[in-house]
Amino acid sequence: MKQDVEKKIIDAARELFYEKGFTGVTVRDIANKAEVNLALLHYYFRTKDKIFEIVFKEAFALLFKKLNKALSSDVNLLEKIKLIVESYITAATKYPQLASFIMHEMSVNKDVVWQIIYSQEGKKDVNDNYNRFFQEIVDAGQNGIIKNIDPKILFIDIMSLSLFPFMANAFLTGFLYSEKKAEYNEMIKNRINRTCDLIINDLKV
Amino acid sequence: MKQDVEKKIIDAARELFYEKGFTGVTVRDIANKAEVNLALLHYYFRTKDKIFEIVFKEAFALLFKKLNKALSSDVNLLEKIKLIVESYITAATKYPQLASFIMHEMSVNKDVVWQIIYSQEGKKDVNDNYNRFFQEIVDAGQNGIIKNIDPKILFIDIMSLSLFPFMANAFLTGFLYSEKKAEYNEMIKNRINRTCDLIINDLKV
DNA sequence: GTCTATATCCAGATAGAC
DNA sequence: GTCTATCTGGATATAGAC
Repeated sequence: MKQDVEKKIIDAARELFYEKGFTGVTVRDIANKAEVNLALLHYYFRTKDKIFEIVFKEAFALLFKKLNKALSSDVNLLEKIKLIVESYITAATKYPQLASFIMHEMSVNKDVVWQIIYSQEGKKDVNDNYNRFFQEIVDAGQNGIIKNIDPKILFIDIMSLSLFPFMANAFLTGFLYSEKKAEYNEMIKNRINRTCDLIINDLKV
Repeated sequence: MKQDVEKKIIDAARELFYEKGFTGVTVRDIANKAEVNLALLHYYFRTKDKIFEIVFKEAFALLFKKLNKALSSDVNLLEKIKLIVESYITAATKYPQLASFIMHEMSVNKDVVWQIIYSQEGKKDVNDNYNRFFQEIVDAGQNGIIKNIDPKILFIDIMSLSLFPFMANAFLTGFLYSEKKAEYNEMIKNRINRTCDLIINDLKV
């Protein structure tokens, strides 16, 4: 089936791009991994850039779609923070190289990547959700529900604690957890709780 | 001077490799940026791999040499934690793409990079320093000086909060701080204090 | 040491038979 | 749609004159 071949190609491309980045992968690599003829790959997607665009768009959505839902959900502030942490870490657990891929391509491939991001709709909604969440934090601070804190700092702390352990996978499994992959996995499994504890403990007045 | 040309080449290579990664850079790029003839570059360093090896070794030392000094310094535990945070963040402030570069190459270029790392001496010393620090944390926990905590988790939290804001530079300046570069720099300037607060506050019994 | 010229290989992409 | 064969450009690397 046509759908079948297209899927095989994108699946292979996703895996390779996540692992090695755009410049680290050749279309021949993709064709081989997908077990598809090289010319056929070009027949379906025309250029390497097109394939990358599809993979990157999808990756971006994977990491931020659930986040957006968490941001706009109708629960109290601390619950919302938990949802945000959860959205990052479940996405990263499912696709361990997702965060590195996005961050790396965003800084290496700036022009291409921003064009892709801008071509996405719903950007305004996302911003609205961010701003509402940030306002909630400021309000909660002024009402003495949590301590006063710059919402952007809080957001960076959350992202840092959630995503870094995945982005540093090679480093951590090479040093801290060398020969101890199971212990690394255990750490990852507990990462949602650990992150929430740290963040929420810090917010106490 | 000979030294001069070598330095020009390595300086150019460092800048380009940090920015685009090994596969994103050509030797022509390096030669152009260094304003050196392409053949001359090969005369001095023979291969692209050799140049990369020099740059990566240096990068690794930049990020972890000061850390090692912090780990082995003779101050109390909380002071030591501050030194560690400081060592990461000052290194990253000086070379904003250092952490991304190392993490990315470690996961993309595993074989090459690990060979480079293993070829470094002093690996045993580093491990000893880690282990001593970890033991200190366990002891302090049992003595009720800080709360009981898995030292590896603590270490990951420290690295996460210290290095992620740099690794996500493109993302953060694109979204949270778009059109607000000064505010991003301000956040970075306060990052040592913020990280220490979060970490040390969490360690209270 | 420094250059020009070039060998060799591999990348992305397409032509054209089936 | 799928394949083989091939074009074209760009990459790493070297030969050899100066």
